[in-house]
Amino acid sequence: MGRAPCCDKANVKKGPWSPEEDAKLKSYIEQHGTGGNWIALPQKIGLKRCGKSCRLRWLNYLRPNIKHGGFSEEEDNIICSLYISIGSRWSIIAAQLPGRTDNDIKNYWNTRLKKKLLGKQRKEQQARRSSGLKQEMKRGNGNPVVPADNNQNPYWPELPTLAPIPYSNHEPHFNDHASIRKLLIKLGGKFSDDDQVSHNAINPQFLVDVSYTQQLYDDQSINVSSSAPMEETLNNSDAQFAQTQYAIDGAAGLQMLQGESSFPAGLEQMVGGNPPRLEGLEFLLGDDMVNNRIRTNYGTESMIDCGEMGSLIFPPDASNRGGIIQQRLLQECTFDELRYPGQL
DNA sequence: AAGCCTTCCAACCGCATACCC
DNA sequence: CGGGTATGCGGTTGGAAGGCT
Repeated sequence: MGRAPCCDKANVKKGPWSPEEDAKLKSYIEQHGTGGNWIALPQKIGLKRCGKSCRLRWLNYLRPNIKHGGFSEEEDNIICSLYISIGSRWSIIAAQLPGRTDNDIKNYWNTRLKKKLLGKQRKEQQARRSSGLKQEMKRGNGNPVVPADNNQNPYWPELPTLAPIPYSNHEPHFNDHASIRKLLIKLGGKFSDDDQVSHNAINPQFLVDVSYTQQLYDDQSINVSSSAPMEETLNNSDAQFAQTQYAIDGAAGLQMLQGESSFPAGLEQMVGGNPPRLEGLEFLLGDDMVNNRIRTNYGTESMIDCGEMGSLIFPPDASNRGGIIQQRLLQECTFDELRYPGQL
């Protein structure tokens, strides 16, 4: 037995919305709200549309303060960063970009941003082939994927300087990479910046507890931050969820740190068994990473070298490095706050 | 000028989850 | 607690618009 249809398909109009339909829907919702029932709404206002269609039209087009097109460089960076971290969770990504809809961001990623980065990758690959690769091979380094100068920051890609955006105080700020990192932390990662004492060599390590991350995905109401200090929170989360811990190292490379068990489902999903996590990222990660450079602790490789990806997402720029970690520690918010900014 | 191709985006579809009774 | 229904989300599609030959 199949699922009951959400509406009478025969009496429902499909396709583009007319200005009259838009006006009807908009004026009704502005006056009465949705009434908490999208299914009944089109009947109330005499629209021959599916409730789902009305909802989508309102959310993606008619809702006030919607921005269309004109994505800034900074929004690009945010989208890329979050995509690398959490994948195609467009609604969460959209929640960090005021005025943007998930549909808009999804379209933008699929049609432009992906290609933009692909072009960038090709340029870098060409440049590397012509210079860096030769040098690496001469030195007898069997792994020329990471550029030699990348040891400046082996655990996290260099961060670009981001121009400040005039967001209001009521909106979450993701106008710098400290904030982005914070979001990544909230989504299940953590930084261990042992050499923070050196102002010239902030060297954060992004550790992802895969099982914890998965838990977040499974239970999005989880409050990661609470009122406890971040380290304590993270330690608690370690105790609670961690069976195995991985480090996103270099430019988001993935490295198993500890763990005795077999290849966990979480990592499998992240690195290979879960196509949505890496599918479509070949252009960022390189086929090497996606296909070849994965080993488990029982003989196969678990380190994924993502140096290339990092240099794509975060082009080298050493100017905004100080204070990043401190900023991160000062900022706290919950997963739900990230997802529903200003609504909690 | 016409036909073909590519790009872009609005809208649809189906699944998963939340919610209600 | 379980079943039915509504909602939200992400993947996919279809067609309009613009570019190219």
